[in-house]
Amino acid sequence: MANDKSPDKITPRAEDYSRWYLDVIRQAGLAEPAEVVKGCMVIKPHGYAIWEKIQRALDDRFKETGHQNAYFPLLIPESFLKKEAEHVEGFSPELAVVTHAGGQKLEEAYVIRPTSETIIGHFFAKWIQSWRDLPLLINQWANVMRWELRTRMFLRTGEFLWQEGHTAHASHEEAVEEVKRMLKIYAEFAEGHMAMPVVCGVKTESEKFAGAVQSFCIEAMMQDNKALQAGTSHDLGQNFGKAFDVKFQNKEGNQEFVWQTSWGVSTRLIGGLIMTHSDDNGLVLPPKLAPVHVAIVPIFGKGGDEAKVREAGASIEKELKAQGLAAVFDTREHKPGFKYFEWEQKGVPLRIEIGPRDVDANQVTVKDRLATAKETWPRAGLGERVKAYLDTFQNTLFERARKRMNDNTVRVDTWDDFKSVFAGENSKFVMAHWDGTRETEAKIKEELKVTVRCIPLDAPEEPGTCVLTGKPSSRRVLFAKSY
RNA sequence: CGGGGCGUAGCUCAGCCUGGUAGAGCGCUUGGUUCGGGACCAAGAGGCCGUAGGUUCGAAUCCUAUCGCCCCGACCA
Repeated sequence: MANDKSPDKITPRAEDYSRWYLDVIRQAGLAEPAEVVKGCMVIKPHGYAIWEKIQRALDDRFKETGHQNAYFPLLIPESFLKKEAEHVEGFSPELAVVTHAGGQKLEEAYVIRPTSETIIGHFFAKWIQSWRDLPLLINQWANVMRWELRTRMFLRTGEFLWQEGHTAHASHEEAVEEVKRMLKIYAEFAEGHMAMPVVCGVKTESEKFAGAVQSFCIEAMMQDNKALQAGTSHDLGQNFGKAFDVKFQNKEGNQEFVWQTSWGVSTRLIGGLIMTHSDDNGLVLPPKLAPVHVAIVPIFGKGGDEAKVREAGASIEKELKAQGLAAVFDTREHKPGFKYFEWEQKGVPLRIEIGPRDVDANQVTVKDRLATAKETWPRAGLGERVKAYLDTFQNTLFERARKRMNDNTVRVDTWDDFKSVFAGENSKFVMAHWDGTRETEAKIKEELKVTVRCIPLDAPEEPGTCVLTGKPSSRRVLFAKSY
């Protein structure tokens, strides 16, 4: 029995948003703190199953667009990081360094990769000689480590899983095209699979990747109206080409540095997924990423009823699986109510109850993860109906999230309005004018903890004046508090 | 790295002030009765009280050191 004191309750969002977030993760069995390893987490089977679905969907898109997977070492010579000035400056505070191995101090320390631009640059230099070797389109699925002072499960942990694409091109135009292509893939994945609407944009100088010429990103709005950077795609220009001497002979016979890109999404996406859809009852998952689509819960009833309920449940499971759906017939020794709570907390999109009364009436009782009331559906044609319903549900989640984002995106023109939107812990997506200087950005960040999340790609030209300084601006940018 | 908090059963915690040899709820095991929104009864298992010293006849409790974790700030996918 669960009373108010038991630790398996989910704190309501309105009461304490970060407690809620952690409670959802715990109750859904997604992950838990690694405890004995600072700032790290254990991704549990249900959480990892979601990651595998994310991997599968993205990997397919990467392959379709001509990329190949490869794997580079976890350990990177310390000197490599130092070859690109901005890169080392950006990453050195969060590096974990291996100084000893085999019982001896190493001649040169290794850093545990925080990202792989440098070591991949080293190998690209060996692999690329001619324009015929380009473009070189590589992706790596890997773990990386960034020693963060303050961690939150999935959103920021010492070690995390991701994919990092690394490509080399013969021209800047071609590289920029790649950067935008991959950003688009991220956006389509976020919206189409995660049902998480995003704003595509360009990072400002101070927010861009250390070592990039320009960083593109997708930004999503969480339920507390804070922004989450959900994916990035970088135009590296020739910065790493020059640092690692990655040259090719062009068609004119001249040596030229390659133009590189890198792009990545991480297990942070799971954090975004949680904070986009979940509610006070636990996780809510879009069908396209749900490891289990349908939980079938039997109600066994009086003695003689059990056999027919078992049979009916098994046949439903079989029919749903024939539709390509992940269905679980939950015959564990628990009360039905217990199972309802559990599957709800795990975010299963649809639940089907089957009891003696349903069997007798040739029907099932159905409840989707967001519904407040149950419905009765005929048993006949159930497989098709469920499959179609899940598509609708996927769409419902997306529309719901998009409405929330739109409703909380506002245009602001005065500094007073700007301050009131961000008063206290409040945030929104604020479209406002900015004079484009690092100083103004820093002042706003200092005063309100608000940053320019990005300059949206679809922001129209619109003359105006900076919300803080009153200096001229040519377009609005996206401001928000962020994770 | 600054400020705060906490280490006692699988989990959440009480006990510590005022030393006397280990507790609760949940969870777990077994048996039975149950099953349309977190079942009930009964019987059990489970802890050298973070670690190392010290004080004492005696330490979860007092002292010292140490390690770890969480929260709040400065940095970040």
